[in-house]
Amino acid sequence: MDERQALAAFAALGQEHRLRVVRALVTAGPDGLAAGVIAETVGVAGTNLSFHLKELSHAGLITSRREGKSVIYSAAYAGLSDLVQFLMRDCCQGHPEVCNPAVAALAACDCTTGDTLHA
Amino acid sequence: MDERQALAAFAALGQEHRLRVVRALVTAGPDGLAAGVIAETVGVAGTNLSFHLKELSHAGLITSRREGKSVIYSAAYAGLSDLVQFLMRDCCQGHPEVCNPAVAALAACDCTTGDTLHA
DNA sequence: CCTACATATCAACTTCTGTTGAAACGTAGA
DNA sequence: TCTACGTTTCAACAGAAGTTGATATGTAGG
Repeated sequence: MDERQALAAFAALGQEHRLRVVRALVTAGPDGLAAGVIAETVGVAGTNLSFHLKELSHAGLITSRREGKSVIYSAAYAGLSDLVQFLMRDCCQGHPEVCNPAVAALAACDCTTGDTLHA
Repeated sequence: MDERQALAAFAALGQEHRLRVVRALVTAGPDGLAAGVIAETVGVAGTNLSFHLKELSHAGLITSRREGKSVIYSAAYAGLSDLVQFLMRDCCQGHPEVCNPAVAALAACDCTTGDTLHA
């Protein structure tokens, strides 16, 4: 991920409605959510939501697929990971003390063991 | 870190000049950089830089201290870590497959060992 | 105290971003 | 094919964000 992409991703996440969309989609998991459901969840008019979804999609943070009449959106896990990696890369330029709290955060997350409470 | 703070941080990072400021400060390390030096590095007029520095400071991503005539800015490592933790928290809501690439990214970074090539 | 230097504040302007309503597109069922 | 439904596109508007130049604040040295 280059600066241009990271910039787009950060800008996308720096907007209330879009951040909520991403959180909703990440929570929803790989199955994703229909545009209408997202609109209801986030509390945004359909017309407006479409604008934000396009922006998030362009930033590589979400993906979409059509299913019948509905369009299903889901989180682009790879894009999110790339963004984290971009932050990590910045943080590690000679200063491990920055990364250590992040490591601790990951350690506290069950993901590191692959044995989550939720799965 | 709550949504409001994360929003401010993401919005701050979603701006070309501010992202460069943060990268420059993280690279510079705890010693930080004088405002004038940052202006020269990033290529922004002093007046304008002051605006961006205030925004970054308000977002909790940088801190400042006065040293003689100069004001020295440095990266707020805690703030950056909190942001990573916020992303991690979102990613881990029942879906470890999102976090795993991030874990891999950290593993590739020398920070995890505390024995960096740079230190 | 006066000057020079570094940075911050202010007001004005410009540009971009987000929102809205109307209309178009694509899909499924009668 | 006609209608209903879900979603997207378009044009217009309102408001926010970034830039700029002039001015003010604070600090060090003569």
